[in-house]
Amino acid sequence: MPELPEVETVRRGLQPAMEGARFVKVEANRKDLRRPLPQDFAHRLKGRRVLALRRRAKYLLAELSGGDVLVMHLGMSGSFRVCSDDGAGTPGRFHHARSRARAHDHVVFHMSSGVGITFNDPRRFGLMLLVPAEKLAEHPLMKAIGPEPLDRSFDAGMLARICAGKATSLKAALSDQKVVAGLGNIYVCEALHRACLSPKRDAATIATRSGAPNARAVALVAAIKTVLRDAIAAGGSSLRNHQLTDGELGEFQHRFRVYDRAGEPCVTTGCTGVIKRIVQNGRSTFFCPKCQNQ
DNA sequence: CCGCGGGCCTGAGAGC
DNA sequence: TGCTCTCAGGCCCGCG
Repeated sequence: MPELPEVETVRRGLQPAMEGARFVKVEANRKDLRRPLPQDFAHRLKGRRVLALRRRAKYLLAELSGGDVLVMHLGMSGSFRVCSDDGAGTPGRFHHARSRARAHDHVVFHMSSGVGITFNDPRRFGLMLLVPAEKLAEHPLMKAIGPEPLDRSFDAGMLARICAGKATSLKAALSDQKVVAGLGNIYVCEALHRACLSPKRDAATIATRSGAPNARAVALVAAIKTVLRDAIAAGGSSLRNHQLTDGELGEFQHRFRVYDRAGEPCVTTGCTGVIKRIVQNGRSTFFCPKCQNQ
């Protein structure tokens, strides 16, 4: 369950269970995720305290006592589930109190807060790694990531500057984590629709020749921020009944305006268009050819 | 720098 | 019922 709003929703679900708690026991059932789990993964986590649980782009970052950061990514199909263990965090009692294991439960954290946190990932595109805190910013996975779209500093000027001179479509540019962090196929489509911009438009055309933002850049940044905020407020999107950390479902999928709505009427007021699906860069793009004409 | 194709994996849904 | 096919919210690599 992958894009920024879903990862942020997961972060908020895990935060009360993880922050301030120690890893009492860690089960690494399956180590071959997108990359192999670090050597001695369970052993290296045991006894460490989670000082803070943050998010950067689609990565969850658990800052640990002892100076390392546990980096976690959900890939396409990863999810976390929080269950009460035995209420006391007593190692010997986990066996009796644990919730029933499911297929693809690859990693389980037993926390001193008395909860079990299970990472489930059928496709194994997710990853977990340990990075020294002082090396996190320069880590290859983090280094090139673009600005956080919900930061105040992310504005039309910044996006225009980044897109100026790019010889690619708006759809491809916004999907690129180096341009802006955390957007994926759904929210790129949704943001472009809200901004009335065609996904096929050249990315560079949201900037003037000098790299200054134009009205399209202003509309696009506003649409990105709005759709992400609304989605987070709704608990993210739950496709294929993907569950949140508490087993509940996010609600934002009911408010998609274009994603997976090919053939349906455009919901823009006064627009009589029909949502179309095309393929860009090997991925589905959903848009309204009629009102996304800017 | 860019697009493209392929790959990594499993599961759900459609169509026959 | 089962088979085959396509598609899926991410990301990475190599090629031209």
